[in-house]
Amino acid sequence: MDATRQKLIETAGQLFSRDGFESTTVREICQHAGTNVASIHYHFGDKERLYIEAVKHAHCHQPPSPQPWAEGATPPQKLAAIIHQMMTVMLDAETPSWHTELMMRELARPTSACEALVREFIDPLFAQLLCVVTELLPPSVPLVERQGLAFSVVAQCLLYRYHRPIGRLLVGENHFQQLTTIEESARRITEFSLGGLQSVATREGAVASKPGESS
Amino acid sequence: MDATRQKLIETAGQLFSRDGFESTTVREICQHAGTNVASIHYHFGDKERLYIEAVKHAHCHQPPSPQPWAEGATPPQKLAAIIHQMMTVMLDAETPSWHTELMMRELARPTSACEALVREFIDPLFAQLLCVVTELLPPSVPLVERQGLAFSVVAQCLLYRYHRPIGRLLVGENHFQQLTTIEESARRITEFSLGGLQSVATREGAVASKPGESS
Amino acid sequence: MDATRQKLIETAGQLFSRDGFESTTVREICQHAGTNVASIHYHFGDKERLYIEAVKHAHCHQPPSPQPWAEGATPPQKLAAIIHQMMTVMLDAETPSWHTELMMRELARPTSACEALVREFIDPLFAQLLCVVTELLPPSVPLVERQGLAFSVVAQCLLYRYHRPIGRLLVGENHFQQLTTIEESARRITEFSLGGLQSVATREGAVASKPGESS
Amino acid sequence: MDATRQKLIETAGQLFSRDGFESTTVREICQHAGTNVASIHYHFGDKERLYIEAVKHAHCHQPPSPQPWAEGATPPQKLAAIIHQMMTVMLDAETPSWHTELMMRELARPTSACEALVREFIDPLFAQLLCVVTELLPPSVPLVERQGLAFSVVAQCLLYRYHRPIGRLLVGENHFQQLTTIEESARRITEFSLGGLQSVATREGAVASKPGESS
DNA sequence: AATGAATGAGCCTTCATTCAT
DNA sequence: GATGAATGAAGGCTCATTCAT
Repeated sequence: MDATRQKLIETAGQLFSRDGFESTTVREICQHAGTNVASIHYHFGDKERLYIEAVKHAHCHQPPSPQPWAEGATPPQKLAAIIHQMMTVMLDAETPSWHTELMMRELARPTSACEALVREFIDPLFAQLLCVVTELLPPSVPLVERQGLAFSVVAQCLLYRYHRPIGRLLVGENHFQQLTTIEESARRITEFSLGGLQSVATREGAVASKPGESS
Repeated sequence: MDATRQKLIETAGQLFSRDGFESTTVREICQHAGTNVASIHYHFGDKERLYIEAVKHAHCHQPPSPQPWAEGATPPQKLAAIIHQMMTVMLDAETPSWHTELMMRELARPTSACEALVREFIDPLFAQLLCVVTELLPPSVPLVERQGLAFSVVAQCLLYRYHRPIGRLLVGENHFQQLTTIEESARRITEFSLGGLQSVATREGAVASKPGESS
Repeated sequence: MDATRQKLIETAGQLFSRDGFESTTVREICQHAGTNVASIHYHFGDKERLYIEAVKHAHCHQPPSPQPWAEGATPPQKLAAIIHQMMTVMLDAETPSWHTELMMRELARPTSACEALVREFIDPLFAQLLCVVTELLPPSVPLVERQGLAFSVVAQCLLYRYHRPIGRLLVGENHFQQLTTIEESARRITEFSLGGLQSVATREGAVASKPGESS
Repeated sequence: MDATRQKLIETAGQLFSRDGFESTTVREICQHAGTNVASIHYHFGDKERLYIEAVKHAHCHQPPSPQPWAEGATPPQKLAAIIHQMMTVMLDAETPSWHTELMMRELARPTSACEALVREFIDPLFAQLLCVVTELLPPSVPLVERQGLAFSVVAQCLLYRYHRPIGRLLVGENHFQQLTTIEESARRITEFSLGGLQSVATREGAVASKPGESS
């Protein structure tokens, strides 16, 4: 049946994200899913095929959704919106976190699923970000430099998802909690990034669009 | 003997970083190291203990060494020095890449080795960075905010090591090569970060030490 | 299936009784039983659980069955009946001797299986014996003394099963054969025990029920 | 050196008696003895040879010593003396109990050491007992019957050493403690046995030596 | 006489997978 | 379509033993 198949994918995704591919046993999955040991091989052929289905399912349910912003928004407002959305994804506790967990594992050791993941999920967001960064800089700034600066923005967001253990250990549980509220972190990263971009813009050409003025 | 022990750690580190903890078998390690299966348990007790030693060894060869800067260096110069050193560590092609691979795995799914890693390797660097950030900001900025801003600096560096697959896919192999030269990336990150910090300093209190002037 | 399970228990019992728990390997058991190495862990969880099942099986086939005696039997007749049954169990050549071997090993170094053994198999018989001993003694004899005397009766029976090597060496194979016929040994032990109990009864109180008279 | 050898035998004996041959590791022995892992193989060749030495040592230090009784002692007094000595051996907590433990293991699964054990240690005691039993019975009682009755006496003593777990479970820790004092148990067994023997003597021939009168 | 590192066989157990029902 | 018993390969680990010092 299809219900069994879905249940299996759902359960497998959670367990794979929690324990990794090797440490998750098919018995454990079937037990949690309330199915028979043989059901996985019946529906998917083998464990690896089930894993792939789970990964696919994970980023199906976490749509890229490039933020549509209000008409007439200034570039800094756009940047703030993008960063806010990123931090929402990174920190939102509502998100069944195993989706991101599973994707992170994929990124840590990329398989064939990784590229598809980037193309479908990350590329659109990055393209949007690159647009806004471009708007905030004089045209004289070369593409590769703009990409590097966009990385600087993205990097700050990723840290809060992908380097949690370090962060927690460095500043203590208490401070880390304060740093990882969506609003606060989005505000801080936005301010920092706008400052950084303005600095580049100022150096590059004083005649440029003066992005900092509107912040 | 000590030679066997070292050989084992070296070999294990490479295999663990390549295949992960679970997928690496002790038989494989011993075979590559030219030792007996029992040698691991003789020298380390069990597979996990060997893993921990391998992780320790990985960041032993990548020494923390908080950068001693020239007397009378200005805060921006200090920041530039720190970032330059971080990027050297992150991008240095000399470093057998399995060291970082292993550490990344550790951070992705922290075991008991993770805390030791942070304490011994990352903490000193972060403390130094926090000092410089503090010098660049008015005293009114609270500690937790300063920590968050230090994270923003660190995050930019980490991206180039820990999210290479994404970066490569996003901007293409060619551009990614250009972005990952030590000098260029250090310069860009430094400029971006100083701008970001100055922006915060300016907002916080115009009377403050005007860190940006000396950049 | 159940056939595999039974085959495994049967085979394991024989090998455990022959070589002991430690010296018997699961491979050996499975090989003799014609099953796969993993079957033991599928059916029993681990080697120890199989051992316990084998011990239980051993005394299952040697049923406790407290002897129901004829209505109106005198206490001495009851004692004779109990001893006769005990000796039948101890000496019956039909009993595949590994059952007792296994139980003896269990008693020599009790594991978790020992208590269950005593509770299910030995307790009922001992309770019955204690009843009869009580009937043969004046009421003034305290419980603990009666228990000690019941031990004296049981002990004589156990020797013929559990100390065979000594017995054989002490009196020679020929004499030992003569001593270990069911009828002869039961008669001798009964007579000896009745005499012993009467002796205690007489000392305790001449007015008592004079159990010896009916022998 | 000889001191190491002795220390090894002593330590091995205790551990073998506690855990059995298979479950005792040479590492454990050497650790407890404060010697090197290789010392066993240096001094004894292998683990089994050490075991044999330990068994030899065990019954060397527990001499048979047939009790020399006072001149003019009556047969019942002699029987009481023998039983008392047996129970002393069986129950004496002073005896480093591993000697008997080790011997019991030998008896449970006789090796070549078992016969020597019986010959040197048990035979003399049994011969002495048989003598006394003979004195307590009319001459008409055949040898094999007298041997059987001697077994009945010995059996009662053995139970308290060799079937402790059963005893403890059957009557409870508290009662079992009371039953296993040397004086009490020796008295009870003696009384019971004299009664039993007298009963046989009486049946056999009323004219016989009336052994019970002197008790 | 004694050490401790090294050996290789073998242990129990677990795994993903298949097969008969 | 679904079950659960059965499979065999491999896993980590422990052992008694040996070897070079």
